[in-house]
Amino acid sequence: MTSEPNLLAAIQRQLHDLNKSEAKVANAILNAPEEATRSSIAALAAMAGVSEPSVNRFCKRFDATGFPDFKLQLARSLASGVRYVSRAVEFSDDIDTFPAKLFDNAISALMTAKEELPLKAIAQAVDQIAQARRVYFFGLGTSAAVARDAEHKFFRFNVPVFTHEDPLMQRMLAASAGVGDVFFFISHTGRTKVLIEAAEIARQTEATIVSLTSPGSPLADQSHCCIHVNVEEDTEQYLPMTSRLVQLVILDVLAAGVTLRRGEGFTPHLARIKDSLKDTRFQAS
Amino acid sequence: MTSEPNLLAAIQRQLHDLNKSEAKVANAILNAPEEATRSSIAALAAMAGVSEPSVNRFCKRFDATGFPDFKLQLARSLASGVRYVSRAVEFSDDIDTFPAKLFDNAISALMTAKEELPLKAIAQAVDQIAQARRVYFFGLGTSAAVARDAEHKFFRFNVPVFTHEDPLMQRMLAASAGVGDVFFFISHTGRTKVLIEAAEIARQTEATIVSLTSPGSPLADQSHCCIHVNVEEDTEQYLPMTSRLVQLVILDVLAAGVTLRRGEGFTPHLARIKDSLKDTRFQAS
DNA sequence: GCATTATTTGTAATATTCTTACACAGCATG
DNA sequence: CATGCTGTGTAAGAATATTACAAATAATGC
Repeated sequence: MTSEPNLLAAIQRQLHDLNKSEAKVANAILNAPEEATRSSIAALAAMAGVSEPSVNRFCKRFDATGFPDFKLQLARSLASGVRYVSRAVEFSDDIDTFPAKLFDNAISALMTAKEELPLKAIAQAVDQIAQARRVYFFGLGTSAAVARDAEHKFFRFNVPVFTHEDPLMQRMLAASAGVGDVFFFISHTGRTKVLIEAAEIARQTEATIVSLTSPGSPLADQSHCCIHVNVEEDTEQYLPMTSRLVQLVILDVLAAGVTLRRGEGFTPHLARIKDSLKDTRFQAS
Repeated sequence: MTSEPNLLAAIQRQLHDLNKSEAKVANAILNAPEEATRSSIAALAAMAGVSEPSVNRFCKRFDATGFPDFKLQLARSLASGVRYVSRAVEFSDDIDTFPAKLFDNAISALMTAKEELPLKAIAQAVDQIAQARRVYFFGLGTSAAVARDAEHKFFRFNVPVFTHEDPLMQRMLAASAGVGDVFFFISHTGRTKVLIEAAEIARQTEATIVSLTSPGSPLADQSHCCIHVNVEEDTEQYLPMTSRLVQLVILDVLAAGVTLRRGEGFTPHLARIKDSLKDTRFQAS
């Protein structure tokens, strides 16, 4: 099942390669796609001014097993095409439109990332982190906040975790690394000089370099294990937004991976940490 | 046509109000939603172990005119991204299942948050931030990373932004606040004592308190303007994951709101900031 | 330009799929 | 224990889609 992501566009594209009655069907569908999904083959045939088998043949031409299957694909396409597409915010937007757009962008980025998850690299990274003597999370700018988040997440696994936003600290820590140390670099572009330099320094030691960055970047080149994230960003007007969300979820995935690795016996340990926070909060009523 | 945006969630929600055979159908669909859209009523009935009319009755219960209509709605719902139901990670999960689950949870949380965005509070918060003399972003734990991210985002608007993770600093800054200062508190639970205390201190000054937290919490009570986020979390085993994603996107929304408020003339200013980073990066090949 | 062949299209029969009417079974209530 | 209710399946019927075939149209070769 090919499941054309945008069926209407495909119909539009092939419009000139169709015979007369098939073209009639195509036009009828293009004119009222929503209605087409609700009609029976007879209704659509009438609407297009052709016979029912013509409609059926038309459907088969578009890789459907028949009319019902075609309707399904069309409905899918209509639903997915409109809703969570990435749309840039314009100055003409107002409070009713731009928040939804930003959420759509975030959602669509996560959906895309989910489809092309580099599972092998993730599994490798989980291995490295689970076995590590120490794990350093390094990022700069927006990615520094992601690194900080990772620290909060990972320190629960009895593994000493360190984060530093200061490039000089990053260099010095990288220089003094040894076997069992994992350096986890986070960068959307993978082109930040000082970060790459820190990676190069760490590379000369026995430490393992893991990175969460875009494929083919200089940072990726320096890594033993690179988790590729490839998120398109409208960085012209705004800061990286969606990429850091994807980074965060991937770090969640790594954390969950480590937890699963530790096995069920580890749950009490997590519960203890959770309990330690109890007295810092007002109880719910 | 009501066209439930998330049919699977609706099914899950009503699961306990169904009779035996309808519940069987519901489970069959929840287990293999994609397959359900491709099956005939007979196939689905067999899969669920019930008779065809039972499937039909099930469909009608969910506001469909019949089985084909139901399949269409289901297909629409799946395509529109709604196959992202929140599912807990289990110890029996492996690398092929749990990463997808976590992404689904994240996506589903964002979709839910999008539906119930408190637009009025958001607009108010944008107003406050745009006019502020100073903005302080305070959070603790996981929310500290969110606050840090907010700092990176907002400092671009010629507004002095401050973040501090140290509760003592937070208290002192709160105490010395004045007119035009905005204190922006971030907390998933809204129950963290030291944060609420800082809010109480700030409350006694002329400053404005904005918060991003769960409705009805002590922190919300202390705020002039509270942006409610209501995300269900599986905090038993894991840390707040999805809530901070929602927080981040809402902060993106606020940032975008401020940018839009500043108007088109502000774009060059953003471009200048962006350019300042140019030399810190290796150019793309 | 005509005959032949290939292609397109519609008609009608058939097969599939869905829906409805009805009867039986299970369960609670008086 | 009878009565009525709800839930469920059987079987007949209606709607819908598909196929086979024949007619019409267009295309090609002579």
